[in-house]
Amino acid sequence: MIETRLGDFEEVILLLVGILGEEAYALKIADEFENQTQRSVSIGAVHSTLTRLEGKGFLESEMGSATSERGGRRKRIFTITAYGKKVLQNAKDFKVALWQQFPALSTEK
Amino acid sequence: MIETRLGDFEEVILLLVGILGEEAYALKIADEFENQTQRSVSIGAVHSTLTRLEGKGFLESEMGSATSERGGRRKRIFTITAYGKKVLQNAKDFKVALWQQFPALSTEK
DNA sequence: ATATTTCCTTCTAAATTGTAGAACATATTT
DNA sequence: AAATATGTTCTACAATTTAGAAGGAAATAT
Repeated sequence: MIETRLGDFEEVILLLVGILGEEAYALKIADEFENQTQRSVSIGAVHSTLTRLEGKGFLESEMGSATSERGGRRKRIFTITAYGKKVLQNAKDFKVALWQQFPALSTEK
Repeated sequence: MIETRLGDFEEVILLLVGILGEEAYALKIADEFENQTQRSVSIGAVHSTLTRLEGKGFLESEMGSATSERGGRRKRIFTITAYGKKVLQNAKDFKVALWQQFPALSTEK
């Protein structure tokens, strides 16, 4: 049984890591967040959240090798763990179940 | 456009108010939370969240009249506002959109 | 009648999450 | 070498989440 809590922002970041796949590193994630949300995030917010998610075992990370793009620093690439997926699935199932009980919400978009 | 943030726990509580209708008061909400989640909540957690949600305009409340049940104190009954519904709908649409982009999550339960 | 029990809210305090941005590192272009 | 671009790490503070003690009032028991 899954016990660990998953914050609101944490969930979105975790999901974005899943969505971005190979390209899941902090700056990119922040970009993607702004694209999808129309809301701005600070890079610090994303980094600290990624670190926390890794601490909880939902994510793993490793430094990528330097690319030949303009900027230099190596990226830290994040990957979602099996446990992380399980937590996401759980959060989803729970939400869906609740929504079904509240008819005021339009069933599908 | 909806700007106000909605925390994870806040969203669940808001939803439960919607689901419970006339019966939406703190203690009952806490019960329902435990039923649906298999997780325990403190009553304080629920109360402070309800207060915050009301402050944000997602909920309204009024004291109910005393019933003839054993316990005495009057209940504070909460109702979800139109704005609150809109926020829930938004949160839902956003989540659904993200999930669709991450195929690892099973589409439907 | 008064004490006890039950149902409920208000208050106080602390841990965890969420948020911002400065400081730092390193590669490419000029 | 200096400037510029891409990234991470570190430091701090605000907001949310969480727990539980302290009150309050009606119904039942004594």
